[in-house]
Amino acid sequence: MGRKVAVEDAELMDRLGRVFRDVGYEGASLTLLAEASGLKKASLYHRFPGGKEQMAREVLETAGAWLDKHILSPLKGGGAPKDRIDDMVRQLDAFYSGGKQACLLNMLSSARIHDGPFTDLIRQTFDAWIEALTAVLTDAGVNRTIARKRAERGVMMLQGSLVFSRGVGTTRPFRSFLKSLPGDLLGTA
Amino acid sequence: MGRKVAVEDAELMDRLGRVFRDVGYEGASLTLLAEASGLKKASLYHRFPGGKEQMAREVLETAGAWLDKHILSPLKGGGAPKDRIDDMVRQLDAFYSGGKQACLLNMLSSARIHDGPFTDLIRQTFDAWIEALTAVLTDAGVNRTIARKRAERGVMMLQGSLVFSRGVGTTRPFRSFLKSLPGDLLGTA
DNA sequence: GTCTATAGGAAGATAGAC
DNA sequence: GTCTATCTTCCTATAGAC
Repeated sequence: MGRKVAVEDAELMDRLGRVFRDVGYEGASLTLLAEASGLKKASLYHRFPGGKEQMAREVLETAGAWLDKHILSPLKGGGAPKDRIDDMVRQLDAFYSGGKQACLLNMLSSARIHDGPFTDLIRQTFDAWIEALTAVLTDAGVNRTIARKRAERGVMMLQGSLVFSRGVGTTRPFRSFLKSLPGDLLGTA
Repeated sequence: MGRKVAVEDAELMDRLGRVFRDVGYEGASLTLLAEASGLKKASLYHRFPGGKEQMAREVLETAGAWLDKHILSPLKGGGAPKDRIDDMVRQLDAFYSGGKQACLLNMLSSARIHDGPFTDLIRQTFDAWIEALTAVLTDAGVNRTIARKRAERGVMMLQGSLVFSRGVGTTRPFRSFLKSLPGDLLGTA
């Protein structure tokens, strides 16, 4: 087992992820990442030989895995569609810290990497999210075409509410969005 | 009158703005800004003694003025509410190049400036936008509380559709959003 | 007003001791 | 695995000629 580890992998990813979410890829300096992680630069390079780019990629992959486990899988799993959606809303609230944390998919999609290695990962994550939401809505009896439209709108509203919340300096828009999301998706608004 | 000017102010702001929209504040290096503007670094400093921060601020102010002139004023002006909204949609399509250009309000809101000088400007721009949209909807006979909710949703969807479009690498979400915006706002969807 | 040249510092990344 | 010290490159910004 790995001994002499100052920070566990999960905790490390979480701390690095916070930096990337706060200031984006270009804004996340090694100094900032080192401070946030509690490790020195050289130690970060020991864990991520590929440097900042690898850190961002692994953070993105970790977030994708989290999304899959805590959001997408529960959406596909059993139970009433309404309950599954309510569960997603609770998880989203926690994941984005009630609207205080921006979304990695937004903050990393402008990374000026030579033909971005993140591009594919970001697109796949969006696609998977849309697909899972579409599935739960068809389970609820919604026509597939309509379901997909509502799923896309939901994901866009999530992104927009986070951008808007950050822009106006309050989490109200995000919280308000989360509240209306189940109704918007199921068409019971 | 100003002679010997290599690039006119309006054109200069446009070119600098494109860089900030593409790669954000931290990603916009002076080298990149110089290449895009057609001026050398030193020339940029002659026009913007405050450096990159001043460039971003003036670009943001210029965009705010454009928004006010081409979007907000027409919204307030005469004519049927539906026509005013349709007009806004056309202007938005042009301003964001059909979804290919990101929004400054999103790309600059994470600028790691000492307690951001952009923060206030961004919030004010969002507020003015919401207010103008709310006004045109009340003109259309919509209850003010409902109008404000729809205005906020519209602005959030705009931001979200741009983020999503960039993420999935196609402008379809943005164009689709623009198409449905008038109906969503007026409640005739 | 624009340029070439360069200063000064912060950035990403590495070497080698412990 | 983590650290201090260092290297190189890029960045922001300035000096001074034209």
